[in-house]
Amino acid sequence: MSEENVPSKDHWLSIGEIAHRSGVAASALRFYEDQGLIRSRRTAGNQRQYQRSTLRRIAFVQAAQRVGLALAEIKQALDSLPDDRTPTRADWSRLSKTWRSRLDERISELERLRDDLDGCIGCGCLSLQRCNLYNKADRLAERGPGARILNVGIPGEA
Amino acid sequence: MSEENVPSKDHWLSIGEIAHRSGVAASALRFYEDQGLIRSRRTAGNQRQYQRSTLRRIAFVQAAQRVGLALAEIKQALDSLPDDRTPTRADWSRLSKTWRSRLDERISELERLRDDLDGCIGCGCLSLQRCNLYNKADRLAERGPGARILNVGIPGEA
DNA sequence: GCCGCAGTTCAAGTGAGGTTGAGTTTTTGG
DNA sequence: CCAAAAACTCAACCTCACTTGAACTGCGGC
Repeated sequence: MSEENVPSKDHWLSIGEIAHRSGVAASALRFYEDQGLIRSRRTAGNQRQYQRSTLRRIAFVQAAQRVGLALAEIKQALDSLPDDRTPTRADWSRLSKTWRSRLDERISELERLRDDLDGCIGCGCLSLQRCNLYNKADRLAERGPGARILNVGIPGEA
Repeated sequence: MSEENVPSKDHWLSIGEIAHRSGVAASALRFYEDQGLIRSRRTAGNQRQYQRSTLRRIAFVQAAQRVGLALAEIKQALDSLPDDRTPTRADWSRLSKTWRSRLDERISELERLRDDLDGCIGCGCLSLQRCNLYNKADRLAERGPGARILNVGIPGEA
């Protein structure tokens, strides 16, 4: 398959190919480029061409989204990584530690909530005075304007 | 404080009082009413008046949001509860079981992710071929139109 | 009797993370 | 060589959970 001696570095991928292989819609890829998450070069006819490594970048974005990072944060992380080669172990270690603590935080928050819920199943109270579930909701007020992005999972359905 | 023999059932609260006590902005309370999550009666001069139990309802909404339910789902849950009295133990048991499994689902998803991440910290690979983190992201594609609400937690900052 | 804050409605804006559609151009396969 | 498929741009739209602003009205106090 390789006529030339250049291994496969000069093999650029179209947006359709990237979309297909990554499972991310072409519109989303353009959006990501807009947001500075990925890059492309253009053909003479203005069509996007991606390096293979872009697939890795996109996978990275998806993984980070699952961890709970916003695109802006993901961009920051990506900006600190080289885009032409595999990140160093140090890069990765730094990032994964941040992710790890994020996950830990979120997990333990949900576990606390679950335990409170279990307590409530027992008592069946729904009492404002006694119920942990209710009282824990206190510190949720006071945030700035704009949308609150919240922890609605992406389980099976819309 | 009770001149009459009716205990305190006829003590209605203004939107300001409810806002202050629940920590939910008045605008949000109107929004919730619009969405059918809470109810109010009006004074002769068209001002909202809330029953005490509305505080309980609002706390319920907040707890449900923490579990990860959308307002529409919370409305459904509330619609299945009596609004004038404390819910029965059976009501509560039913709801809390749904919540519980939601939480369990989400928690185990995050735990899986964390474990994959741990594996990756060890290997430092970021390789598309071998990395679980990446490969697990596969089935995230294919959803309908509209916004994907995602699992960005509400930690310390916006 | 009037000041002023708290309340009212309704429309529009916000922000994240995209999708959809119209109209045009480029690339590809027969 | 030409039609069809795929890409392009740009603006508009979508959801969710609210907030903000404009333009009024209600209610308690002095």
